[in-house]
Amino acid sequence: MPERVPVISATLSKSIHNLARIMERQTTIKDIAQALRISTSTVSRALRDAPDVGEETRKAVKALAEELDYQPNKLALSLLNKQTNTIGIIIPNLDYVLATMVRGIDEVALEAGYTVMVCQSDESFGREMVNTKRLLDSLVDGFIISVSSETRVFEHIKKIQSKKIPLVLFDRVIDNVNVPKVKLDNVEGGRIATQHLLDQGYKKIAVIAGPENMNVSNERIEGHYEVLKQNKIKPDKNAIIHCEFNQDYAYIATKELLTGKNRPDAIFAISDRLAIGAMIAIKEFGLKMPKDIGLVGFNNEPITKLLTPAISSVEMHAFEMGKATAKIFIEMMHSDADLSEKEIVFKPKLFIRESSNRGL
Amino acid sequence: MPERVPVISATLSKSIHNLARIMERQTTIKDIAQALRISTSTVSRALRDAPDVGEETRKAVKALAEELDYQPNKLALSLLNKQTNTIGIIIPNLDYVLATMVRGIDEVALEAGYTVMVCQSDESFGREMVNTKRLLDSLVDGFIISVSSETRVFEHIKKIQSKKIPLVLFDRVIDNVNVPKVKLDNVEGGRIATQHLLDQGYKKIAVIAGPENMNVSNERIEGHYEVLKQNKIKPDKNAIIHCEFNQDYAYIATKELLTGKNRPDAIFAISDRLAIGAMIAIKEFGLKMPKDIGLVGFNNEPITKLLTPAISSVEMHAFEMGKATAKIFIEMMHSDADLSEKEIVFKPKLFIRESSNRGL
DNA sequence: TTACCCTGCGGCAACGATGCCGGAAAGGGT
DNA sequence: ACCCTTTCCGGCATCGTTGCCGCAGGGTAA
Repeated sequence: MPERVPVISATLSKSIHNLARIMERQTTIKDIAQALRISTSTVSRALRDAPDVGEETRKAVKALAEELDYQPNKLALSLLNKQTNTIGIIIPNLDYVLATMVRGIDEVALEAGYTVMVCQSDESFGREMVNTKRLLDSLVDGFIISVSSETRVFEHIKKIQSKKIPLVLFDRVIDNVNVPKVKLDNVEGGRIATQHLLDQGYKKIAVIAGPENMNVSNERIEGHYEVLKQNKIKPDKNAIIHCEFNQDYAYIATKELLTGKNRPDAIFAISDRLAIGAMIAIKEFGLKMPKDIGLVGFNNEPITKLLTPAISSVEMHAFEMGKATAKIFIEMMHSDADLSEKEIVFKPKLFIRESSNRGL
Repeated sequence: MPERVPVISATLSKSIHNLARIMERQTTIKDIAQALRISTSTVSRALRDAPDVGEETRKAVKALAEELDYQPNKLALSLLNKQTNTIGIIIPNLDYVLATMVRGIDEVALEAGYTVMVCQSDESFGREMVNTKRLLDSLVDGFIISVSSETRVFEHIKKIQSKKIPLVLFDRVIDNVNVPKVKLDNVEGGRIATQHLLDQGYKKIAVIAGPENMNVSNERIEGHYEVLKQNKIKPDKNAIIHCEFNQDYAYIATKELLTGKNRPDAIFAISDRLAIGAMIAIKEFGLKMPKDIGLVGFNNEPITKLLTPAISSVEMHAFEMGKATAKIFIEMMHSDADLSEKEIVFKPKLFIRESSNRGL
C-alpha cells in the first residue's frame, strides 16, 4: 500500500477548532470545503458516504461537520428535489374531533419524515381558498383536507388536482371528486342512532342537523330515513332542522321544536355540540331524559360521559381515522398506484348512556 | 418621441397562447423569459414594477405571467433572502385552551404574512426536543413555544437562542430564560380562586395541582398560599396533591383526599380537566356541591357551564393571549428593539358557578 | 512499452429568483 | 463633432446542495 499524502493535514484541522463559536451563520458545505481545502462536491459525497471518497478525507469531513454542527439546508434541497416534505392540512376548526384527527395524522406523518402545516378555515369558504393558495405557494408536497360547512364549490380542489398534487379528503369529504377519501359510514351512524331510539320506545324523532349542503349531515339523515322506512314510520320533513354547527343554534332550534304543536319525544343531534345545545333547551323546558325525551349525539366526545345526564353518542374513531388518512397520503407519495378510487370507511359505534336509555 | 422597435412582437405573444395547459410544471420566470425572448432579469424587474423596464415589455410580461398563472417560487426566494415566513409553534397538546390560543396566533400571523407549523410535544420532553430540531431544520424564522409538563432542562431553548432565532414563550413559560413572554397572572388566579372559596365559608381547601416542577401550577399554588396567610390560616402541605395533567389522576387523587382522615371541604383544581376528575370522584362519594364540598377549576372551558353542577372556573383569555403572543413575535421580526425583557401578563377572572356558590 | 482500469477528487451546471454592473442605442447640449 | 445623460436591457454571481463528467495518478495486464 503506497503512502498517499493525506489531503488534509492534522495541523490545519487543529487551526479550525475555534471556528464554531465565531460563526453566527449556519454552517454550510462550502465552509467545510474551504476549511479543509477541498471541493464542495467532495464534502457532499463524504457526508453521504459515497464510495469514491478517500478514507482520510471522509473522516476529516465528518469530524469537522460534527464540530461545526453542520445541518444540511433543507431549502436548498427542496429547491433541487422539488419536494418540501411538508403536508398542508386544511380543517374547519380545531375542535375535539379534528384535533384528535390531526394528532393521528401528525403521528404517522412525522414517522414518515413529513412535517405538517395546519390551517383552520374557520368554517369559511373564503378562508379555505386563501389557505389553499398559501399552502400551494408554500409548495407543500400534498394536501389533506376536511372541507368547511360553507364550501359549496370546489375550485380550490380542482386547482390542486390540476397541478397533480396529491390530495386526500377526510371526515367531511366531497363525493364527486376523484381522490382517496377516509370517512365514517355516516349512513350507518344515522341508522344505529335512530334504531336505538326506536328500540327504546321513542315514537317521534326529530333531527338536529348541520347545514343543508353538508354531506356528513345528510348521510346521517339518510340512515335515519332508512330506519324509519324499515319500521314503517312515515318521515316528517318538519322534524329535520338544519342549523350551523354551533351549540347556540341547536339550543334555539330545540326550543322551537319543543314549543311547536308536534313535539318530538326524541332528538338525534348530528354532533355532540348540537346535542349539548339541545340538552340545555330540554332542561329549560323541565323535561327529563330519558323519560320524557330521548337524546343521542354524535362524535362521542369525552364530555358526553360527564354531563348530567350522560349523553348517548356515536363514536367515530377520530384518532384512527387521522392515522389512516396520513397512511394513504404516504402511500400516494411513495407508490405510483392510482389510489384515486380508494375509500376507507370506518364503522361507527353507539355508546348508550343515560340520555336515551330507558332500559328497554 | 422616437419609434422604438418593441422587444416583443404581437404575433409572438399570440403563438404562446396555448402554452398554459401543456405545462404541468409550475411556470417560472425563465419560461416567461424564453417565450418572450428576453432575459430573466428583465422579467423579474417587470413583475416587480422596477423603473427601468419599457412599458411594452412590462405589459407583455405581466400579461403572460397572468396567463400562465405564474407564482413566484417561495423556496427560491427563501434561499435567497434567508427567511421562510414561517413560525414554528410547539405546544404540549391541542386541548381547548391551546387550540384557542393557536387560533389567536394563526389569525395575527396570517395577517402579517406568516404561516405557522404546529407541532405537539404530547407533554413529552423528548418529542419537544425532536420538534425543535425538525423546525430548526425546516428553517422557520422563529419559535413560539409553550413547554411540556415534563420539560425540566432547557437545552433546546438555549440552542434556539444561541442561533439568534426569535423566540416567544407563552402560557407555560420558563422564568430564567431571557425572551419575551406572554402569560397569565397565575398567582392572582390562585388568589381569587382561594379567596372566593374562603368567602363562601369553606375552611379546608385542598389543591389538585399539576406536576411539581410546573411553573403555572406552582404559581397558582403560591397565590393560594398567600391568601391563606392573609386570612391567618395555617397551610397544610398534605392538602396539595401533585398529579399529571390528566382527568384520571385527578379522580384518583380526589378519592384519596376524600377517604383520608383530614377530609377537605373544598377543592381548587389547577385546571378544568382536573376539576372534572375531581367532580366525578365527589359524585361517587355522594357528596353534594356546593353544600358538602366546593369546587373551583381553571381555564373556564365552555364545558364547565354545562356540567351538573356547573363548575366555577378562572378565565384565562386564551384567544387574546394567542393574539398578543403573535403580535410580539411580529414586532420582534420587524424591529431591532430588544424585547427580551418584555412580559405581557393577562389578568384572570373568576366565573362563579354552582359548584362553589353557596350564595354568601 | 502500450493500453487500460481503478481511485479520488475538482469543475460545472442546475434548481428559481434577485441584485449589481455594464453597455448599446438614442437623445440632448455645447 | 464631441461628450454626457437617459432609457432599457443582458450577463453574471449568488443562495446551498447534488449529479454528472472528466481528469490526474498509480496500478495491472498484455
